[in-house]
This record gives sequence, structure tokens and C-alpha cells, in this order.
Amino acid sequence: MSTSKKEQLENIYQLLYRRFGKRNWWPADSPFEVVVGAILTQNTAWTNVEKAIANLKRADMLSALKLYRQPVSVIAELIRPSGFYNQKAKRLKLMVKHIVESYKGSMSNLCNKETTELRNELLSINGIGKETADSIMLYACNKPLFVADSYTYRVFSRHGLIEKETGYDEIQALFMDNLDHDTNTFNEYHALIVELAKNFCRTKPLCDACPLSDLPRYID
DNA sequence: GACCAGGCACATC
DNA sequence: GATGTGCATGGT
Repeated sequence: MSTSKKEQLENIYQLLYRRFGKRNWWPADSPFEVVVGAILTQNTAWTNVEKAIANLKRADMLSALKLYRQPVSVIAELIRPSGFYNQKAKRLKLMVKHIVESYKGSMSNLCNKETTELRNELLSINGIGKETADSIMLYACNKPLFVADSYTYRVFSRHGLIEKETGYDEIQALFMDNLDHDTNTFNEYHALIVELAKNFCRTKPLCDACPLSDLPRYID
């Protein structure tokens, strides 16, 4: 009688939670800041995103309405430290355009939209892929969705909970089919996986040292 | 100086 | 549909 996926996922959550505690994610002061961070962190270390967001704050530009009025070139210069800055400036501007023109610049208006509709809408914006959309939905709008990032794939595939070539939707489904659809749980779980990766995957390539199955060793 | 980081879109086959 | 490539800074 082997342990079910559900039990495994719940056990891992408990281990991570006991080891790292409540993460208080997303690290942002407002829902709109979550949107900005979600776009800027695409394939980028968070420390670089922090610099870019600090620039936006310093310039008093961290609002949809203010960014809406700025040319892409100005946004690009402010977010330069986050890398891919020309591309991200365009993406950010497109997202901001959507928030302003469809929701009067209000994140709460945007978040009011029904989950599936909102997700499809976000995905239709150039530069917003599945992970970015889900991060916005979960961490800015408190919708109960699991964010399946590359850390999730690395850690869970390496420890045999998912196959080698599992795609985003399948990974997300593993969590969402086996856990209660609770915003707080999905929030913490993803944040805890990132914390695990930051603590144990940094120095070793391809996450060789991600000790998911060895967690008790680190917890004890 | 290489390698990597909380992706995504697009070209090409 | 799958595979490859550009995008770019800053930390290790």
C-alpha cells in the first residue's frame, strides 16, 4: 500500500511549513506591485527585480495610471536592472493599458472578474504566460490557483512525483486535483517551494541538492 | 569569465 | 507539435 499523491503532497507541505514557516508572500505593498513584479521576474533573479521596483517607486511611477502615460522608453530605463528591459517595458505597458482601458486602472475591478474568464483574458495579453497570469491571479487577486514554476518542476520531477517531461498544466493539475482549493494553501505552498530552492538549489546546477526527500534531515 | 535566474513569444522545421 | 533562439542585468 503506497502513499497516495495527496498524502505525499500534504506531507511535503507540512515538512516545508515546519522548516520555513509562513512566507507572507507575495513580497509587494499592493496588488499592482504584484503585477509589476510578476512581469519583471520572468527568467530573472528577484534581487534584480527589487532594484527595478525601487526605481519605479523612487520615480513615483508604481501605478497603472502613471505608467499608462509614460512612453515605453522611459519605463525601460527605470526597469533596466531587471534585465530584458526593452521587452519587459513593452509587456508592462500592454498590461497597464489593459488595466486602465478595461478596468479604469483599478486592480479590484480586474480581480472582480470570474476566475476562468480572467485567466483567459490575462493569457491573451502579449507577454503574460501561464505562470505570470497565475501569479497575478493568486497573489494579487487571491484566486485559488497553484503557480507551477520551474522550481516546482525541478524539485518534484527529481524526486519522482512527476514525470520528466510534464508540462505546466499537468503540474498545476497535480496540485489542484489533490489539494483543497484554498487560496492560503496555494499561496504558502508555492512560496515554500521557492524558499526550498533558494536555500538548497543555489550552488548546485540543475537542483542536484534539492533535498525534498531528505527534508527531515534538514528539519531535525 | 562562465553560469544562472520565480518566462514568454516567435521563427522554423 | 516540437525544438531553438532572442531578450539583458547582476550575483556567485
